[in-house]
Amino acid sequence: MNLPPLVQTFVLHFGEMGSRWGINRTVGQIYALLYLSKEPLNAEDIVERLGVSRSNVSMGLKELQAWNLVRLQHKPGDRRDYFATPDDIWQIVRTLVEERKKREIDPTMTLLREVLMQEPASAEERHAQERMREMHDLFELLTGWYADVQRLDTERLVQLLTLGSKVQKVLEMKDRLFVVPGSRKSGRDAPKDK
Amino acid sequence: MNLPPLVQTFVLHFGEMGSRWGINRTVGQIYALLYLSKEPLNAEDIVERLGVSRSNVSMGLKELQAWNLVRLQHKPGDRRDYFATPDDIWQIVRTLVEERKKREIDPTMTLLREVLMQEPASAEERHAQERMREMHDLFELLTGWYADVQRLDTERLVQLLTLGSKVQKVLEMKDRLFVVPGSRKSGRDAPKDK
DNA sequence: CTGAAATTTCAGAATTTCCTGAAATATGTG
DNA sequence: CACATATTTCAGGAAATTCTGAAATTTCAG
Repeated sequence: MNLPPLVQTFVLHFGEMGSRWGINRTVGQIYALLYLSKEPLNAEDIVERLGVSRSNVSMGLKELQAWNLVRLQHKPGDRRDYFATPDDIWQIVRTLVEERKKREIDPTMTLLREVLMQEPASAEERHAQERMREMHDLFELLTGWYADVQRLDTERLVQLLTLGSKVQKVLEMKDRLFVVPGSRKSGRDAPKDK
Repeated sequence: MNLPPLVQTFVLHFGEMGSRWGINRTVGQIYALLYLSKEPLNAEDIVERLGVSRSNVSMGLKELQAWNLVRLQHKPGDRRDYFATPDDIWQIVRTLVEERKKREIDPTMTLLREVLMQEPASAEERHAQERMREMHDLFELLTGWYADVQRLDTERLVQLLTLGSKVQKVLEMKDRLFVVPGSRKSGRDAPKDK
């Protein structure tokens, strides 16, 4: 591995972190390297710096492209592919969350819906279904929140995050000012029944 | 594997999902099984239902305990350990997030702080440090938000999530009502300089 | 204290995942 | 089209992880 010490520390760490996230070490390292790099890198650059095989880099880059996590660029008079991460780190986060949702949450929701349609054949199954219903509803709440928040531009998102639970205070104030007894609570529209 | 079909579907799915999360298949299956089970189960119950070895179950349960994801119970006149998940699914989510933060985010923040203390030896390292600073600040924002939100009781948390980005509307309203030109924006206190 | 039941440990087998080098394929230039 | 360069594919070896059975340890009732 042929990197400035400071960069190497970070790259090694993200290689290890990758493992915990079900992403392999090399892919984590490639991404860390691209993230820190000022200039886009071509595959051969990555080979030299990480000291892994050309084919390994090729597979890693393919995986990162499948995740929409890298931009591909070209330099005039050079037909090699150059890779870079988005300049905006928030864009990276958005993509990561989006892709993980697509691969993990969505299929799980599909499965939960299917299983919840079935007729329980025993008390045991009935209880299991109740538990799955709880999980389904929780995921629905979280993905609904996510869909909402995801649409905000970054500036407003940061505002919201900075505020944290202080939002609560604002809501209480609003309630005290505007809610008349017996009125409905405000909130996102309830999801339509299927 | 000896389970009602409905339960088996779910257990198998979470076994696979486990792999994607750096958790091994058996651990995922054990947790799914406990989550759906009305009664706490002992190790032998789990062996019978999942059809894996006793020692594998023992290791899996140990791992789940290390994650604080299972409660251990005893029945009178029976010295075997019985395991269950929390009844409240929100408690499960809170624990999961807390533990992942502890294992993944916290060490990463430590590393970032260390690396950011060092003197860059080149333009390349200087740029790398800037990128690490961006990541550091982003994680700080997210963990700050998380620390805030985590303290809310579940009812208020659900309120907040249900509201989604509509919060934004409330904030705008608040600003229109109360902010006088030149006043500071409200928000969480800025982190102290170290 | 003894012995039976429950649990844990752990070495090595089984499985899965990762990585490489060689070959195949693709791309674009002259 | 031919050639050089770039990239991808893929079989099989390397490495890591998961899982098991046997042995060791712990626990507790009598």
